[in-house]
Amino acid sequence: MEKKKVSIRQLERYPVYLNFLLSLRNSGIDKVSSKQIAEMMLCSEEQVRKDLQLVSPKKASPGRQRDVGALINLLKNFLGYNKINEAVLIGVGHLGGALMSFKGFLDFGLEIVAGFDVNPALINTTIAGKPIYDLAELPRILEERKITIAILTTPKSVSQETVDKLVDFGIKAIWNYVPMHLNVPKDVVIENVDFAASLAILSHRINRKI
Amino acid sequence: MEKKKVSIRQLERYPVYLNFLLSLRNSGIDKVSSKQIAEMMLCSEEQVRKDLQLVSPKKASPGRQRDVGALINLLKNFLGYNKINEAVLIGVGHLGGALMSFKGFLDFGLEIVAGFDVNPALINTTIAGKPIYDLAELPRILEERKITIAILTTPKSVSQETVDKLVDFGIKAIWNYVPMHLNVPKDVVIENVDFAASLAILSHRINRKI
DNA sequence: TAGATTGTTAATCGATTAACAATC
DNA sequence: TAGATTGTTAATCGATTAACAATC
Repeated sequence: MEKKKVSIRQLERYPVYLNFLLSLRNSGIDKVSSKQIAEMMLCSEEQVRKDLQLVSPKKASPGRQRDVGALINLLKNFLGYNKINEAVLIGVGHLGGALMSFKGFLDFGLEIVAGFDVNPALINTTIAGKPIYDLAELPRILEERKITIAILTTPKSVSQETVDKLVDFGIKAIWNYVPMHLNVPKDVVIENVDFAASLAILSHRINRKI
Repeated sequence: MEKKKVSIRQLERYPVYLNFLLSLRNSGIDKVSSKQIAEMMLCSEEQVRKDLQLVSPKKASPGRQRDVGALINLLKNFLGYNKINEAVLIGVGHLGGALMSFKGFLDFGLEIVAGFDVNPALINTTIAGKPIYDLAELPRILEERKITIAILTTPKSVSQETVDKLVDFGIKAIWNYVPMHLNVPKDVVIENVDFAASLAILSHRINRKI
């Protein structure tokens, strides 16, 4: 009995469920119904149930609310938050520096182990205890630590050439914070953090166009 | 003849189209077919056409490619990038500071005019030429400048109480960078920038689960 | 004109919701 | 048991794709 594949829409909802469940646990609540979750999500109970069924190895008991702690564990496992992946960050500007200082990524299963830049003033300094290296040292460190994930926070003007280098050096996944379209080979995964899209939605909701 | 309403899915695609068109213009290309755009987006030509039709006041001519510059203008207008909205930023930590320094928001029709914090060391300093005020001064400045948009980059622990204050002070739209669920009244729009969701998608694509 | 590309209508596909039996 | 809540199947809804006529 194979599981149905999860869709991107669902995948986007899981972290929201998780946040809500964490806040429930913080308030000392340890049971929750799909109805309660649905109210928070502004969606139907059925959707909540389907989503949760997909990450649960065994069925929940009809009639009984689900256990908050158990759900939290299921979601964390499903989202891979329980095992840490190491990543490098390329481009230690304002945003890059902020991301390096952000401790929350560890909760999401991601650890930035080092930053890379070409600015001599930054090289061999640290941010939040993490070293910043010369970009030239990247291949060596990727090799040593077997890292295949890169966070991209470079200036637009050098982003494509940087991505090309990353691919050459064996990076297989890029989390891209640069607001532009970047080309990668088919076997490399690139996921864009799209501020512009989020802002576009906000603007439209302000203008009641949705 | 009224236009069909735009869906959130479509809305998310428009900034991607725009970026692609801008890069085409940069390369000196001034004509584009829906086929070319579809290839970049990894979607069908028909979808591109439908999307573009929705933002175009008059029909494109069959048989002739669309004009890149004209499309750029249409998209900018549609996304509201041509008129600037003023916003305040609440919580000048690492991320807040990075956002205040980010010049790109002007291209998206958003200008951060001031930051607010409770840390005395920050108050009355500036970041990227923008003043940082005591949070206590927020109502006065919102009133003076008729600002109704706030960017939230506070610590988790104080985020809900901060949001409650913002709502009291008349804020109507919140762009939330804090990774937690926040409650707002129905007449206030809140849009979450969801790093966790983006990261979840990346992880799953890495693991070939999608 | 012929080829390319468009917009429109119809068909398909997938996600969401509704209905309801099952169970604690 | 009765009420609440669940999972499952079927129906609905909306978005995407396919087919094709229209036009430059």
